[in-house]
Amino acid sequence: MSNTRLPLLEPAGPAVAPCCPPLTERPMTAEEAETAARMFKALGDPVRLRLFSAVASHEGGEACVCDISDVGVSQPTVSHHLKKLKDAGLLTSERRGTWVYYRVEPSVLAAMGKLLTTPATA
Amino acid sequence: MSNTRLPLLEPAGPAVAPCCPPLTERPMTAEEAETAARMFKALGDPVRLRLFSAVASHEGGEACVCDISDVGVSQPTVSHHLKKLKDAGLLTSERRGTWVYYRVEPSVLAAMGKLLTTPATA
DNA sequence: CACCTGATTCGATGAACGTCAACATAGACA
DNA sequence: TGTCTATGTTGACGTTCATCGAATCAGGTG
Repeated sequence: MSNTRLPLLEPAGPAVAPCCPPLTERPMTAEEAETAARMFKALGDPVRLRLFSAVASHEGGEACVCDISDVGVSQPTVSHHLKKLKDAGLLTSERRGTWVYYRVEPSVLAAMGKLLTTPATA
Repeated sequence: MSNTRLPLLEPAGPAVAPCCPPLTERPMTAEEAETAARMFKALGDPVRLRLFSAVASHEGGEACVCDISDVGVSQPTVSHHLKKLKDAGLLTSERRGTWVYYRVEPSVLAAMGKLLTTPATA
């Protein structure tokens, strides 16, 4: 798989970190919205959200697929969703021996959290 | 499993506020993921994100459709997306004379922001 | 009243998505 | 070597989604 990835996403690197100002600050431009929507869409599926949460909450901030694949769908589907999360820049993966470990890209959570910041947060 | 979710949540109503603990706290349950994914999915479209941002950043926290419909799609499409945001509980609408004003549900932003909170994030 | 403008709903179409079964690949171990 | 386990990939199928044009509804104005 020499991997010809679509030019929509940067293959390596965070690339999602410094996305946009808070939603409430000013109307997003089309470009900003495109970037941010990609992240939100990645979390817009229940299975992906559970996988992401499972990785994020796992000890050490990383988890192998075997630890988180109990979400009620087949393993190919799990792999498919993990790939989507990875393509969206939310997760990174590393193979260590038999298992593949996934890890949360920390800057992403911060960026998305900032996006939802309100000037007068209740 | 003291699921502290409001009983009003079921019938396509609003009330998405107190959704779930932070993603990093523990793996989400299927139910929690279903609820949270609905919100993320609502923001997972560039047009919807721009509309939402336009309302959220508008003076007074509200805007009529005429003020925010300049997002490059037809008016029926704008209305369609606004309806989706409303169904997801992110916006509320009120008709005043000729125009319909949309307003951001403030608790939602707080809930989603909390969802993305990290223990390490300052 | 008739007429106009703005907003929503309806119907249809093409694209994207989620899912699985089957196959392929990578590493561990006997 | 061969075989088993753990992931990733491919192809296909049914569903959902985003979008538009046309029709419909609601308010204001003459």
